[in-house]
Amino acid sequence: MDVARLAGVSQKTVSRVFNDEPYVSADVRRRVLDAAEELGYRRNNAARALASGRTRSIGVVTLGTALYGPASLIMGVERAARDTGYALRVVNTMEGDPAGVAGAVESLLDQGVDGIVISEPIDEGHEGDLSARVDMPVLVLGAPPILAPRALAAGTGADLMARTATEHLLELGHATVHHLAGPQRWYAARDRVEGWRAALTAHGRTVPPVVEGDWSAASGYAAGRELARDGEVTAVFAGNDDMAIGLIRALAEAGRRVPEDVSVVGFDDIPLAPYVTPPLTTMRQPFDAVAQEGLKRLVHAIENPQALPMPASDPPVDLVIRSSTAPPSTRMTPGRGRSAASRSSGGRHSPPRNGGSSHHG
Amino acid sequence: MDVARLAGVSQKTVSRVFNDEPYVSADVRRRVLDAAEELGYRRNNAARALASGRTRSIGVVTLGTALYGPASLIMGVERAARDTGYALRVVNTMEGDPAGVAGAVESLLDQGVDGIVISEPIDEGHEGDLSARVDMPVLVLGAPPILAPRALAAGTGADLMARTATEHLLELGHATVHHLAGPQRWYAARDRVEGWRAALTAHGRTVPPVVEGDWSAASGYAAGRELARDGEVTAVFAGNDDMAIGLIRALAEAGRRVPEDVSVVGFDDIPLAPYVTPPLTTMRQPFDAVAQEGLKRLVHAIENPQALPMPASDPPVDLVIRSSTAPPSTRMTPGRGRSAASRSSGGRHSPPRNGGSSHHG
DNA sequence: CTGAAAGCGCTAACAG
DNA sequence: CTGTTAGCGCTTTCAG
Repeated sequence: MDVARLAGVSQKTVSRVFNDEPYVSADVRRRVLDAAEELGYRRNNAARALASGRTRSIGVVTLGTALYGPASLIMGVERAARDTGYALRVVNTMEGDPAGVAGAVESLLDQGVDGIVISEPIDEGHEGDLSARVDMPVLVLGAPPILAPRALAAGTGADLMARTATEHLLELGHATVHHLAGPQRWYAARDRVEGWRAALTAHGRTVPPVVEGDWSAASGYAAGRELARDGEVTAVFAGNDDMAIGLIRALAEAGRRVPEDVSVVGFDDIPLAPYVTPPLTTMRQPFDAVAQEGLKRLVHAIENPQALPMPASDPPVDLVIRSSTAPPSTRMTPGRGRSAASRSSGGRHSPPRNGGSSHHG
Repeated sequence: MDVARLAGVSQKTVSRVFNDEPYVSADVRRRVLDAAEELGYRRNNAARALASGRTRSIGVVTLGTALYGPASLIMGVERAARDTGYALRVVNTMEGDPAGVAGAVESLLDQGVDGIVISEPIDEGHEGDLSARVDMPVLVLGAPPILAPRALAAGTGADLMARTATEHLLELGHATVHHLAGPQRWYAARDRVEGWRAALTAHGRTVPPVVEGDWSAASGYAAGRELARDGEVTAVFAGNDDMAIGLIRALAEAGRRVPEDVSVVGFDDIPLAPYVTPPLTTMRQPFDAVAQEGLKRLVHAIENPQALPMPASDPPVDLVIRSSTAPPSTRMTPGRGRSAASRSSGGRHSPPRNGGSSHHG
């Protein structure tokens, strides 16, 4: 190692300096740093990984989609990774990909990583294939910690959010609430169905059949055409905001006004939600917080193989009330059938605020 | 190497088998593969990288945002990477990050990569800092190929698209077109301003002052409140769809109907564009094609250091006409002042189609 | 077609 | 506080 020679020390000392190990005199440290600077030295990660058996990197499996939810989660993971000192290796699997999540994980294992993040996996029916082969910590975002002995989960709790959304509609006075769900292969979609069903059951309401979309506004639009035909439908909880927006458009075209005739609650709180017509009432998802906490726990598990995993904290439940929900029947009747959360004080058609009032539960 | 022992061959032969090198008898190849299978052997990438000096990975610098455009581009890159055999190492830089793109690149250099992709960089004023230090191929997406001797660019051409959008409005009969631009630190935003200005100048129209937003619907909304006050404004070209949607909302609240009083063209063609009110006329961006072609050229540059870089092809210019644009003045007058592109045949308020008619130029 | 030998640049374990 | 000695698991080079 040339830096060592230039600084007149041993290779090991250089190593110590670069790893911030103790027991290096200030003087030697300076000399080493200067020499490195002069030579434009940069330490070789491959060699480090080879010698130490650790790559200091985390593999990320993403679904190849620009959907707001998954994309936000990934961005959150990338942001959070910067603070952990781990590099990210990203591989991507798509719906319908024959290799699926298992193939993606396999390729991360080939690349060499110290831990794995799987974001919003879908149920492919053969997750078990991997369980035995993955002995490193695995963080599953937005799904149960299937797979692998050292699995962690974060970003669950969609069921509770779905329940809150449904109850908001119930408290407004709707007899029951229909659900426009995401594709049932997604765990995230299933959780929402469960929460919705739980709310209805708990309040003794009839549980209408689930309508299934594919997260897209187009599928929401198609579902909206169906639902518009049924005069009984006065409240719909949609599995995400995009579907809610397509749904609202279809309802409007069918002559059913939102929220006067039908109330709609979305899920995610996309940045556009306050600006569509009408501004959308929706459940805000704490993507950043979920990613950050999840990564913290993953890194802990990587660095403390023996220790117990850190406990997950419950994510906040945040209902943002805007203008797509109202009591049933034509007229808006202030003060009746309202939830504990206060509505935004401006009129229904006042300029959208970024937030809308929210209800932390 | 245990596989070698089990198969009764030398280490080198195993290496040959796994690298698909010629000169291995079918028999030996079989034995090696079987032995590897039995031992669950998986080749160590760190060792490979160390010995060969190549990491077979590409570094990606992203802006930490879930904005549709940048997110789609990244997804496109990830998808394209799967076919190249290169792994992806992603680091993320945020607006306002003091280290900026330079810091992100630096960290990729530390990690060791064979090439770099920088997606939609913003002008930070000190890009030059890196030029000298980066001797590997760099692909810049959505910006000029600044930085580094071996830089490539892809996904440019926004100026031409902006020009087409502006001309669509001019051909509809509008006297001039206002522009709601993205933040001018983004090269992508600047290109659109240029194209817009070029179109106006070429047609001898007055060039109104640029209104600058930050890509968000909120900023579009704010700009819309301003523009609504000016009765001269009959056509606006927005730098992206989110701003266009915020803008339309503000106009509507100010009593200016879209498209009857004001026409609006967006940029990106987000999946929601057909479902907002009114369905948005917009320029579709070919994110996937750009990412794929860019990556192909980058890999070519990595693997053929001496060869000339592959030439970039021009991306298609694709105007999707929906219902947010119309001739000026109240009534819609079919057949007058129209562009060569045919309008979608259904009425203005017919169910949104996924596409809308488009105009390839 | 196959093998032996020599590192790649670092860290780990142990001496000083 | 600092140095020595061995590898980590591959690819490369040169001989068979």
